[in-house]
Amino acid sequence: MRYSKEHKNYTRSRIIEAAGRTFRKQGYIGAGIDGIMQAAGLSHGGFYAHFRSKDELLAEAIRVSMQRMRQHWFSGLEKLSGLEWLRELVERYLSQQHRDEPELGCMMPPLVSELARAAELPRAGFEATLCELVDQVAAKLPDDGPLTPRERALATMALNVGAMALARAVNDKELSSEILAASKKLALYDCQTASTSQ
Amino acid sequence: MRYSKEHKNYTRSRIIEAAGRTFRKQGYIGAGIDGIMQAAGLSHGGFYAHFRSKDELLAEAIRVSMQRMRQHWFSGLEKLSGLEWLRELVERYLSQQHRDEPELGCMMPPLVSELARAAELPRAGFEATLCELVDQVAAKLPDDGPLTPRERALATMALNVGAMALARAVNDKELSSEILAASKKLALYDCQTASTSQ
DNA sequence: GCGATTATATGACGGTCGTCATATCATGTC
DNA sequence: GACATGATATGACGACCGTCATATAATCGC
Repeated sequence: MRYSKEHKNYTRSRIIEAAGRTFRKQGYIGAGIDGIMQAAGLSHGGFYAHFRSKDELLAEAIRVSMQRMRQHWFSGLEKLSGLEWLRELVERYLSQQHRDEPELGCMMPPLVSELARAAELPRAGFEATLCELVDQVAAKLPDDGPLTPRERALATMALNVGAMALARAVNDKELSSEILAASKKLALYDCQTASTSQ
Repeated sequence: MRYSKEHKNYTRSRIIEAAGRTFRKQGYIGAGIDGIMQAAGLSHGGFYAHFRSKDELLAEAIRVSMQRMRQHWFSGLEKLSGLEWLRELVERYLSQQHRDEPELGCMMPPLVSELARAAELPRAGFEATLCELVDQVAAKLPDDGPLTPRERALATMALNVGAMALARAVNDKELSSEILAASKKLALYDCQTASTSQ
């Protein structure tokens, strides 16, 4: 090999990262390959040396971004468990900072609507990482409520995604924060200290 | 006037209805004006005799569709109230039929991601109808739980939208139904007969 | 340093988009 | 029944899209 064998992989991961940000900011259809490559500091033509199609890039971007987000959300909470752990997770996810920085946050609220109409490849990739995430959340949850840990993990995920997407869809910041706060309360319906910080 | 004065309004409403279906099926950016006009039995050129822009059409389509959906969901439940009413609403919203017919269902799951990036006009229209919906849901809810009626209305809306969007984004029908069932349970956490029918 | 090879850039293709100017058609009045 | 008028269709514009063929630039072994 003429180039160091890491060179192309590095460029590839830079494209994936730029795609993640651009998809989150502009959506899948709304983001063009030209813009993604420019965000990665490259020109548009070399794209197909790294990916076979835009769909394949979406699948990769979802996989990488979901895994990174998971690490980010779970970090520092290793000592917690049960409802205390859930409370911290929900506080992080439904924070105003997360709402105001879509391109740095979770991929699901900006993309879930389009994902329902996407091709098989990105859908399958999303589903796989979602299952991993659900399993890891469920493993942290208690088994003493009306919902099983897996049920609660799934429902909490749905609530988080829906709340963040709705909070970003409305103009009024007050209503937006109301959505986040109310959803936190529902997610922690059995946790008395539900609405402490914002 | 040479035409009956209802003629153009009728055509306009036909375009709005076709736009509603097409937007729900293909998304806002994914749907073209040509396809919408064809779905309304018209040609693409006459569009700008009815609307100033695609954004204006989106705002109208959201407004009309949200109001129709609200009537559809609330009809037949007038005699119920409190948790019984909520249970019926959630059963309707999170049904597999609703999941499998996006173009006939609620506009929020297919469009909420794009709405967060949309122009001011459609966002404002969406926000207005959403507020009406929240008020009407809250008026039906009891005031004795940890969440106020308004909080529960907002959180239930977020949960419903997120659950339906996620349920449509995954390929596996079993996982999809799991998401719906678990979200029903969380929405009705204080209702012992939560998971009766599918 | 030279040549081979690989990564990236340039440029172009067909297709589709939102928008608009213009033409055609249908309708109601006289 | 001819004409005026409003509703819809035809066609075109520039811009952007995903994709790919080709050219250029950068790197490493010798």
